[in-house]
Amino acid sequence: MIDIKKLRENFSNVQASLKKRGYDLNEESFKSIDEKRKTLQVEVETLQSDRKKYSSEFGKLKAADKDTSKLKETIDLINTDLEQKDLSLQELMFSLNNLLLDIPNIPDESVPEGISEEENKVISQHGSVDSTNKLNHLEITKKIDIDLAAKLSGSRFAVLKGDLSKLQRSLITFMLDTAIKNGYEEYYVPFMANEESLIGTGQLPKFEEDLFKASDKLYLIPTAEVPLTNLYRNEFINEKDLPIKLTSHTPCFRSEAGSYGKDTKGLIRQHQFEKIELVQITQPEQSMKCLQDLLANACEILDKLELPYQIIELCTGDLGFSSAKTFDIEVWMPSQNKYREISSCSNFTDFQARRANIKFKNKDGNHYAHTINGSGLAVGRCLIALLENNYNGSDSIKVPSCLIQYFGSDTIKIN
RNA sequence: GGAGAGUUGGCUGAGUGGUCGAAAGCGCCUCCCUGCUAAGGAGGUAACUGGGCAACUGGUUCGAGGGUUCGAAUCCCUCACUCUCCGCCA
Repeated sequence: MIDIKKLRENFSNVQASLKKRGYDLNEESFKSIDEKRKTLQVEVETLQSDRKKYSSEFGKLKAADKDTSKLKETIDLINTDLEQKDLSLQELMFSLNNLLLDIPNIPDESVPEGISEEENKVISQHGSVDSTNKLNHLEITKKIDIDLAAKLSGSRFAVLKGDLSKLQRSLITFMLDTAIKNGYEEYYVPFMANEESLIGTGQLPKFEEDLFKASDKLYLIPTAEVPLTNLYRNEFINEKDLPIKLTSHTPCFRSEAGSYGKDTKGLIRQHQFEKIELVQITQPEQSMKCLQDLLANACEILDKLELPYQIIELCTGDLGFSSAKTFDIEVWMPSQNKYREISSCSNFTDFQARRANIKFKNKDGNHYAHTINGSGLAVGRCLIALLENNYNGSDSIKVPSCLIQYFGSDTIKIN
């Protein structure tokens, strides 16, 4: 949620910033609602103040056993007026709040301008790509079984067998251990979250169709960002405890509404996938530095896995709803002859903190914290990348040295 | 599923329908004291938000939402959550 004060004081600046990411903020609708709010709020609060005053006088009269009928008439009049005005005010506040919840975060000044992903900027490339292997992961191994998964659940699910399942488990443990080594505290969290949590991190109310709803009150988490960030919802953090660094491995559930026909083959886009998430909570002045830190933590995984990748910076038009600045990490997929997203690292500034009410305390008072998160990494896509990049062309996959201690062998027989 | 207890500030925890935004303690901040530390003394310290250039001055909030009342942390109703005991269960 963006700061309403910024809108009041600096409307055109905010409007211009949001324009860069393709969001049209209507000046008329905001200003007229807020003007009405101001008038009405002053009236309501004056009435409340009067009522308070008269009620306490009423008490005094009563105590002195004097006549209260005249005073009661006055108060009754106030109450009638108040009831009606208060109702209108509440309606106004509600629509104002909905308006705010709908507005995306303001992009950071440093974010390159652009209207679509075409204009994202490649920051750096690492490792050397090799496209001699043209087979995709499903063609390489039968140990990823889409048909079996379809029998169990439908499309966009997968069953992993034997060594592949074990390889995934190895990747998960390796990633978690790396995160812990880098100072993140590991959490095991619920895989379902309530509405408040999802509003806190920005998935609701706008993106409900992307989520699986498990019951009246619970949704399956689309990322561990939701439970991890919401650990601190409505909390005051002591400044000396910052930055807070959290990690968790969870399955992630996404409805993939609106992506029909996209990435229909194989593991790349699933309703359920494993992910290790990295979250940092920090002071505003530190958040850009922390984003770099978190990005480096995510890249370290790919470096150690010896997979070729590139870092790109998203342009304004491609930023996610809650993000002020985002770097995507893309790993090389030989069968597609291109890089594919495997992590998205974002600084949400105070956008989530404002929604989730995450604050820190220092000498100067209370302040909204900044939140940063990113995958470290998406396990399913990482698995594909390993298969496709490390395939020997006949019957096995090379296991990178960092995984051997977890996997127990330096090669995987693929069939 | 059955029975009971609870939800109050950063934390613990009192609370009489009006003098309660709320005792007390802890924590935190400032100052004093002693070489440092510990201990001790004095004072301060809820959040959110409106109006105002400002000094300042209003309002809301005691789990949530309703109700009773001139007036609700306090009385009534509904809901959520937490805990304890019983039953069932990985």
